[in-house]
Order: sequence, then C-alpha cells, then structure tokens
Amino acid sequence: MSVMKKQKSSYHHGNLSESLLDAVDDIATKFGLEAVTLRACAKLVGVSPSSAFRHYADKRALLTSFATRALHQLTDSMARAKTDAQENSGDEFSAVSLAYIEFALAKPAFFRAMWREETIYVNDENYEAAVKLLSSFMQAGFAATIDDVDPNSFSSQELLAWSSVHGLAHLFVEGPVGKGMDKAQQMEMARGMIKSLADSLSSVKTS
Amino acid sequence: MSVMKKQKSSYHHGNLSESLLDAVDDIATKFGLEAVTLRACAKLVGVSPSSAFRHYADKRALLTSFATRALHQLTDSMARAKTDAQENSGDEFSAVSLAYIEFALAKPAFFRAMWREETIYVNDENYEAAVKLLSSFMQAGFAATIDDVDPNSFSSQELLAWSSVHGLAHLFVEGPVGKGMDKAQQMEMARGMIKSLADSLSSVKTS
DNA sequence: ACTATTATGTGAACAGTGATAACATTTGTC
DNA sequence: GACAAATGTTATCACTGTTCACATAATAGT
Repeated sequence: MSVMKKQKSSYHHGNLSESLLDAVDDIATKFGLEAVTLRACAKLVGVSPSSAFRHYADKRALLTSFATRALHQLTDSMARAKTDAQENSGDEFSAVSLAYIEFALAKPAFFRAMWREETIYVNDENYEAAVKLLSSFMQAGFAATIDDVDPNSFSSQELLAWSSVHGLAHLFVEGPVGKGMDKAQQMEMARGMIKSLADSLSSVKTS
Repeated sequence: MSVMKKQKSSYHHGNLSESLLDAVDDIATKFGLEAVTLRACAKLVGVSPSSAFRHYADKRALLTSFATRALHQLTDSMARAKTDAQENSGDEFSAVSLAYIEFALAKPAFFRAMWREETIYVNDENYEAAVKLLSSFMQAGFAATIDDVDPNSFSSQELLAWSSVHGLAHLFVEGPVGKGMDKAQQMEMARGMIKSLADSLSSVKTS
C-alpha cells in the first residue's frame, strides 16, 4: 500500500524520498536487509534507478534514513509500553525492555539496519538524535532525566540494563539463542532474563 | 606475512583455502568487513578471482569459515583469560567476560563477521560447533557442565550474563556507547558493568 | 501570461561485484 | 609413463552503485 506509485502526473512522483523508505521497509521485511538494493527499491516505487540520488547522496544515506526511522518506531513502541504500564500500574522497566526485544523479534531486518556502523552514517545528526532518544528510555527505570542523555554517562546499573536487553535482542536476531523456538517461547525467555535483571538491580539498589 | 603467495610452483598455490581466510582477516582488519571482496582477497593472495570457488561454494561459505575461525580465536582468548585467573586466583567470570569485550574492541570486524545471519551459513556444522563452544564459556562462572551446552537451556542468570556481556560488546562495536573514548576508558566502563553484573548475580544466588 | 529558474525524474553509460563454464596445468595413482 | 583427480585461469555473464547529460514539471518574478 504505502509503496504504491502515484499515478497523477506519471513523471514527478511527488513523495519519492518517503516512498523509497517504504520500499526499503517492504523489501527488508520480505527478503531481508541484504536484498535491499537501490534498483529493487526504485522498481518497487515505479521509478528509474537513478532518481534515488536526487533524494539521497548514496545508498548509505538511504539506509541511514531507514535506520533512523526504525529507531523512532522502536522508541514509539517503548513509549507506548511505558504508558501502558503506568496506566495498569505494571513494571515500567520490564515493559520497556520487553518492547525492545519484541521489536527485534518482530522486525529483525529493522533491528539489523539500526546497528550497522559500516553501512550507515552513524554521525548523521538525525540518526544520532534518534539513538539518543532511544537510549534515554533505557534509563527510564532509574529516574534519570529524560532530556540530555549522554551514552557515555550511563551508570553501571543503567549500562547493565541496556546491554543485557540489547544483547538478548541481538542474540535472538543474529545469534544462536532461541533458534528453534517460536515467538511466545522467546518472549518467555526474555521475561525470565528481565526478571533476573530487575531483581538483581533492585537488590543492589537497596543494599 | 601470513597472506604471502607461495613462489614455489607459481601455478598451484598449495594452501589457498587457508590463505584466503588470512586475506579476509587482513582486509577486514584494515578496511572493514564491507571491503572484503572475493576479488580483493584473490589479488592479495596472488591468485585469480575464480580460484576461490574451488575451495568455497560461494562468498557466504568463505565468510562462514572466517566467522568460525574468529569464534575460535575469541574462545581461545577467553580460555587463556580463565586459566590466568585461576592461576592468579582472580575472578574467572570477570576475566572471561572482559576477554569477550576486549576481543570485540580489538577486532571489531571479526566480531561483526561472527554474528551476521544474512551473510553466513548459520547452520554450517563447524560454525554451530564453534558457537556452542563459545557459549559454554559464558556458563563457566556457574559451574555448568562445559560439554553439551544447549543455548536454549541457559538459566535466566546465565542468559543475563551472556546477554549483558555480548550486548555491551555489540554496543561498543556498532552502537553509540563509548564512542569518543579510547580503549582503556572503554574497558574501565566494561569493568564497571561486569562488577554490577557479578554483584547482582551473587546477591541473587545467595538470597 | 510568459519566461527563467529550480526541482525532480530518465536513459545511457561506467567500473566493480559474485558467479559460471570451458580450458590449462599440476599432482597423484596404477 | 598414462590417466584421473585436483587445482588454477580466462572469458564472460547478470547485477550492483553511481554519474552525467538530458527531459520534464513546478515555481517565482516580471
């Protein structure tokens, strides 16, 4: 749907830069990130291959935009989980962590695209802002200031929290963990790990 | 050195399959994993591009072998750290964990190559065996049986340990954590997180 | 309303990529 | 020494990202 080519003028597309991102989305979802090719995206949108360069300096810039969008999707999902937990008086930290892992399982190609230094421009300001916003949510359970989060000033506990949640997500997506399992089993595994994490963090806190 | 072309017969190379892995090593180290191209490897070894296909079914098979070798290098490094800790009566678990992260920082391209489902054959038996061996070392601090480690039967605490160490390594290599820091600072950060991890695990254990 | 300028899309090319197949050379075996 | 298997080469293929000259459309200035 979102990738449909505009029929109006049949020359100017009208919204190509965004539609190309949708095409990356489609192809990455269906055939994996390695299958994302500039020509395939252009064909899917119904446009000539070279037209992409009017909107993105190169393929890497396109993938950077896609990664940025994926980061925002993940952050939105975490934000939803957080407010849900607040309303239902659940554990915010667990809810946010589970959302992180659930996203990786649901959209593995997106998760891969987010963290790939060699294929995106990690110094792009939008990308950096998206990462910063995301990382702030992993500090949410620690009453940190949401604004102005510096990935280098994480406390040991906060770093442990992000690392473990991120690490499990990555081991699910790229590694051997939970390989033959279905999503429900994997999420059960994640719940177990997060429980251990939350228990240990609180026990450290109160000690 | 290790990539040098044999001058003896000048037709048959003698040890091409291994030398190609050395070439991947060299190029990945110097120019990153994305720069690893079949032709570049062949040229470095001093051989025609198509000769690689006598030893590897395709590029993905070559990268799988390389990933497997990298996994063994990491495992060796962890094993060394473990025996060192034993001899010096240090903390085995911390030593092994630090070796994991140190490897990722020293050889980021190798670490990337290890965990990339779309560019290697994750069901290759040698790769699977190497992963299994590696994962067993992350259970080392928990007095688990070293043999016959099943990545799906990790306890919550064991999973937390592997996930957090792996996650931090990955956030260092592909993510925003420790970006402007030098290796010493990054390792200090890692020590902090591992300390938090070890503390919390032991506090859970004894509670 | 008409034109000039800018924005956007096209077509044809380029070098570099993984891969294949027919051919060449060496090594090993009887 | 002949023959077969293993190993390396050459030529070629389709496909990739990218560029450049050109075509078309949208917009601004008068």
